[in-house]
Formats: sequence, structure tokens, C-alpha cells
Amino acid sequence: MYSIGELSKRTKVKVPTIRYYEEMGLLSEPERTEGNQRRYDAAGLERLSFIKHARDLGFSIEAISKLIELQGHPDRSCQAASEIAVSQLSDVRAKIKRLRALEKELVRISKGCDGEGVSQDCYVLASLADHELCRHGH
Amino acid sequence: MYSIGELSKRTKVKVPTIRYYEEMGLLSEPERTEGNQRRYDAAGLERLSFIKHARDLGFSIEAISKLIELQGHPDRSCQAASEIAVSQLSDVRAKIKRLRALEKELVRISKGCDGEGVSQDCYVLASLADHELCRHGH
DNA sequence: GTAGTGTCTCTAGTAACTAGAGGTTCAAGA
DNA sequence: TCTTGAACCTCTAGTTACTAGAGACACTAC
Repeated sequence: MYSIGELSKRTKVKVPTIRYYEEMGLLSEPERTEGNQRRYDAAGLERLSFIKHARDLGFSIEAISKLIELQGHPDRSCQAASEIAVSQLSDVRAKIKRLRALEKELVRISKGCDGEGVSQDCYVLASLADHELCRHGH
Repeated sequence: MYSIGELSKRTKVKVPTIRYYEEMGLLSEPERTEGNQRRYDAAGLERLSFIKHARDLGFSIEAISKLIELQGHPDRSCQAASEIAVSQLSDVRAKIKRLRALEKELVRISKGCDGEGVSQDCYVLASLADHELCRHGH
């Protein structure tokens, strides 16, 4: 049996976050000591590792809920799981695309100002004031 | 003079968001009609466009505050502005890097499951449960 | 004058935590 | 067995950048 601090160390999920996951229903309520402290078993550790891994991959709490629900029904179709993963992938790709556009624009803007001049002549400030200076849609 | 709705249409910033920017100190308090409605001048419109553009580029409200402060002092060095832009650029690059790693992992995970099987054999669920299956650090 | 749309303030909700207060329990050493 | 200090408990509130809704008032066009 692990205390919440033990669990935290093993999974690298912070203690308040573990409690938060419990509150959100991702983790089921663990046993308690007589003094009301949480005690987790191996299943609890596994579950939290799953959550941590999914969060690291950017899945939302809601998506993880659904995945955990599925996990609890081994005989059910896993189409939903596949869909969640695919949708997460396309989210990530959309974000990358957007960030790449921003990156280009920021490179252009940064290059225009070395920080040596005064605010009045600053290309960073001028660029932000005038969208026309932008070369890449965003 | 523009009403808040006019301003909203011209800048494509929603009305409550404009009020929010005012509350955060990004926009100075505009004049009011006798009936207490906001009325903006050209300077207000320009300022909001600046904010919108900066937000679109991912700058935080705090960063925009500093940029606006600088804008108000044309004779001051623009080093801070340059630094803010450079730091924003490195933030964006760091995000892209991380997202690319996630993308690779998600592609691998998604490919492993076509959604035709059952939850028990699902590669998506298995991958999340076992970090060892991951090929790319994240 | 009146109808209908726009605007006002205020509160609360969103996602996924994080921080802090004030109090209790546990485990290890003396 | 006692004590001490770290770990734990619950609860509230704060973070970011908004968004939604309620209930009331203002403006504009006919």
C-alpha cells in the first residue's frame, strides 16, 4: 500500500493533482487509514500512470475519462478509443500548423529589431501596430 | 466615435473581451455617453487592433501590457520589446518541438488500432497503460 | 411614442491545476 | 512510551483569458 506521497514520487504527479484527479472521478476513492489518510494499491498506481501518460500526450481529462471507462469494459468495441486518439492527433497537428505560422511571423518581427534603438523606431512595436507588415497569414 | 459594438466589428474582438481588456488595464477607460455607454475614438481602435494582433501572435496579456507601456514612451530603449518578442519566439519553438514529439507518438499509437477490435486488445489503451511501448521521449 | 437592439454591471463558469491556511496523523528516533 | 517533524487532511481561493447569463437601462429608427 502506498501513501499519496509515495504514489506521487512513483508517478511524478503532484500530490494535490492526485487529489484533483480523484475529485474529477478519474481515480476511484482509495482506502483510508484509521486516521483518514489515503492508501493506494497496485491498481491505483497503474491507473494513475495511465492518466499521467495520457495527460503527457495532451489528452483532456474528459477524453481520459472515456478511455478509462472503456478500459473497464474489456469486451466493448474500442472504436471510441481509436476515435479519441485520432482526434487528439488532429488537434496536435492543427496546433503545430498554427504555431509554425506564428513562428515565421515572429522570426520576421524579431529580426527587424535588435533592441538597440528607441521605442519610437521599434520594428516589433510597428509590426504589432500594423498588420499590413505581416507576411504570413495568422 | 465608435460604440463598443462598432469597435468589436472592426477589430473582430468580442464585446465582453473588450471590456475585459479594459478591466485588465490594456485599454484605457474610454469616454462615456450621458447614458453611460462607452464611446471610442480612433486611438482606441488602434490600440485594440494592436492588442488583437499581439494576442493572435500568442503574446500574453502581461507581455502586451509591457509593450503598450513602451509604446507610450517613444524615447525609451526598445530592448524590452525586442526581448519580449525573442522570448515569445522561443516559447513558440519550444511548443512546436514538444508537439512534434507528441505527434509522432500519437501517429504510432493510432496506427496500432483501427477501432475494429475490442477494448481488451486495443493498442491505444495498451500504449497509454505502458509507457515502455513509446518510441519517442515525451 | 414605442419597439427592438445594443449596452450596462455583476456574478459565475471554463480547464487543469496550484498555493495557502489551519489542523491532524504517521513513523522514526530517544 | 514519548516526542518531533514531515506528511497528510479539507477547504477556499487564485491562475489565464476569456465566455455566458441575468436583469436593467440606453439608443435609434419608424
